[in-house]
Amino acid sequence: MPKPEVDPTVQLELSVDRSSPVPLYFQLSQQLEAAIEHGTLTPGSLLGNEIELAARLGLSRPTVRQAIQSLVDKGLLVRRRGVGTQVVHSQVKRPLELSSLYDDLEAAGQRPATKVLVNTVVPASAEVAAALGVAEDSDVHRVERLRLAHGEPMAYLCNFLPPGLIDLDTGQLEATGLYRLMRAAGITLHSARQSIGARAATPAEAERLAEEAGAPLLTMQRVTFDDTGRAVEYGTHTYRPTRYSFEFQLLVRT
Amino acid sequence: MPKPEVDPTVQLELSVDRSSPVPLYFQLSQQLEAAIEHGTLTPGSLLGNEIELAARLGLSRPTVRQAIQSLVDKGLLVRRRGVGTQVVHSQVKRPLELSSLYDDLEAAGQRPATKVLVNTVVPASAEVAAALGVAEDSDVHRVERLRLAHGEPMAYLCNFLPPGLIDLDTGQLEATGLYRLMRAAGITLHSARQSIGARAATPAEAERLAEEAGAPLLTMQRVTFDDTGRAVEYGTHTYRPTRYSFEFQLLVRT
DNA sequence: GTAGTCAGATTGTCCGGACATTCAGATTGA
DNA sequence: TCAATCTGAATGTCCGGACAATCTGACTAC
Repeated sequence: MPKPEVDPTVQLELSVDRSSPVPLYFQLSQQLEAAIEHGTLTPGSLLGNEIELAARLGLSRPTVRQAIQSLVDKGLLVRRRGVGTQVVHSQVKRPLELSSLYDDLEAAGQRPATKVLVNTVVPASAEVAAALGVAEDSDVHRVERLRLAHGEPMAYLCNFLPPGLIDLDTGQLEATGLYRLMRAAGITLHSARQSIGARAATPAEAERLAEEAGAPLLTMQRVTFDDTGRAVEYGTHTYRPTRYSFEFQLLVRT
Repeated sequence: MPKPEVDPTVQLELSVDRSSPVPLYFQLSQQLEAAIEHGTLTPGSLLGNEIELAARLGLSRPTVRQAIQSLVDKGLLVRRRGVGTQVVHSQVKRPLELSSLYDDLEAAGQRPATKVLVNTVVPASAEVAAALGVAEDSDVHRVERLRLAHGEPMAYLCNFLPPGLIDLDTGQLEATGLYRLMRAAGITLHSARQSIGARAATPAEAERLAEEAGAPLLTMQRVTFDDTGRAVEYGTHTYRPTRYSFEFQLLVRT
């Protein structure tokens, strides 16, 4: 039987700045998250009860609860009635994000490069129109890109965007990722519907990715929605599985 | 320029039962979710302001806010300061879950079948020990299963579990999924770290899945954690990509 | 010694109110 | 006509309190 792993309550130096425009609960949650990230709050350690914590910080209990709740939602803390709130002891890094291949590669120190193959406006096919929620044959942007790392092709990305949202400059597309451009254009990315599969490379695909025909490819299709629920991007991507795989953290929703 | 899409406020029949042990905010959120699912609340429609809604239901505003917030977290609603709360207009079905292959197949009406190939206890390899956070060479359960749909093999699943958590009955494993067994054993699944990739099938893998050697396979590795952050399962799965792909919904965390 | 019971601690739920912040549209001014 | 300003409406933040539900550990009774 495993030991109950009782850890003493940790005393932290926490403080909030009431003159700051940053919400108090957010200030607190950031400090707590930093303490967890930094290791000051060790996995399994108790956080101390909410009421005492609120009193120590000069905050109300709802405010403290809001801060804690946001970290629970992120999967960093666990609350147990009658027991307390403790830090989860696992290698939870980041809960999960709308991953951007560009950012992923950059974070891995791979110095990604992008080659824009196509950047034009085309009439929407039935598939694209359905994904983006626009009329068939209406104009949409079409962008085809080849993403490279260390000079080697890694992925072939084909994206469609509804018109009027953003002007796609080829130079900017080669310098950064599509998601960054969209965010910079004031589009708030909210959710995405993804499908990940695999198949054998066609001769044309193999040629583009410097693979051989019939080689396994990792495929991903994605429709991205902004905060109003409007589809803002549809993409069909193929990846070289020897160079890239999808890694992410899932949280169970109850 | 797209039309602002003004939709009239929808009047719903909502009610709460104060004698029920179900929390009031949960009753409300369920009714709202049902209305969205059912189409009574159409995408883009406004929900009516929180204060008036609270008054109509005889609830306080924080309670109503808690109900709405839970649906916002699920990605079903969007709040806009100064405007109101509206239903997202997109084909958002399920935010995202810790998908279980068994449940996925059953939901698709595929009548899944499982064949347990191996159900034994083995010493943990370095890889398994690292994933589960146990000592190398310590005992772990090893389960190998073949999952079939319509008599055709779909996936080969190899899982490792730490000892003492659950007793793995081969009959039960063939009748349902591993996750259901774990939940039934009182284990609260909390999060998982996944990696999805692809590769060519080895001759042995091809044989198991009735594919040809060199055929593309979809691979998934997963470590699952319970609500205390302890690893409760590590699995290495291979799927036939012609029969299965991963579909899920991502939410952007801010 | 063992099982059941009880009390304390802690989070869960809910209330009612107050003020700040932001958005959209109407008004006003140049 | 167009831009800047104002106003109303709605959500965002925060407070202080009250009671309920649940878990842990200690106590008690057998």
